[in-house]
Amino acid sequence: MAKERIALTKFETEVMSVLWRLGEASVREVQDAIERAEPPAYTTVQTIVQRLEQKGAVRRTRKAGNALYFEPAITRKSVYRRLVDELIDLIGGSQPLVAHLVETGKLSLDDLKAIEKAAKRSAK
Amino acid sequence: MAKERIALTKFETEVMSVLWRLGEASVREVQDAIERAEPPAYTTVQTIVQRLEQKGAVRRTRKAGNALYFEPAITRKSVYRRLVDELIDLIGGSQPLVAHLVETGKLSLDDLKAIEKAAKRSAK
DNA sequence: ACCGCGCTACTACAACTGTAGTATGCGCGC
DNA sequence: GCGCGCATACTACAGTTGTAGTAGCGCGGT
Repeated sequence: MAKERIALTKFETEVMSVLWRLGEASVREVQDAIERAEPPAYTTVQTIVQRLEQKGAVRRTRKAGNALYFEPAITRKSVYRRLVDELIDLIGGSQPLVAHLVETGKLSLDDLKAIEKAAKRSAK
Repeated sequence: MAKERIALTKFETEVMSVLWRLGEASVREVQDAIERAEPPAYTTVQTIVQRLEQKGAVRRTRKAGNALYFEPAITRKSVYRRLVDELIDLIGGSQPLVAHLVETGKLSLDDLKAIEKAAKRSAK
């Protein structure tokens, strides 16, 4: 399987989000950056980062003192594509998904218009 | 936790989709209705249905011969809300989600307009 | 009443996911 | 050079999720 199709767990995706935002980070920095009411233990985050490395989703960049630094080896877009595709499969289409967003107030008419404008610009 | 907030696994959601579509079904009917290249065993589906019953997501309606019949005890909308909420949390907002749909061609401008119209109608 | 078929209840397991400890080693400061 | 602190590598476990078998029961047909 190509790297772009890597399946990530929820926690792995959370860790990737931190790395996409910071560009590169150590395990300790990832742990500190995770926004949770109760942060996971250092070794919990370390296990997840190592699994991501084994999956080819991150790679080591450098060492500072004893700490290893990691950076993403896959793109946010590729991970999001897979997540969204799976949700669409489960829900039965993208229209039901967006209609649901509008119905529940998670997406306003103004949001829709903004996206429409952006889409038109890209199509040109 | 109220029933409306029940967390379902992927396979459980698949089974619920069948029940929402059929209204009510036996384990065998659910198994037959699951569209997979390789259908799961009867006892696999039975386990999932029993777990859904334990979660309060389905309930028994009647018996025909030896077969028990089940119907949904939660709404499609409530399950979808949870799934979408979780994805939005992971992705960081609904705008990135919809923009992603448009970028990847899963949602066209026409689709957007149709949803906009429907949203306007509901707002009146 | 009996038999066969199909269903349920019960049981168990493998892989996954998140959890987190401990021993050891490395790097930094004194 | 040594000691301390922090990091890594390694290890292990609990609960979840999907998988699916078997014994026994009940229903329907003869």
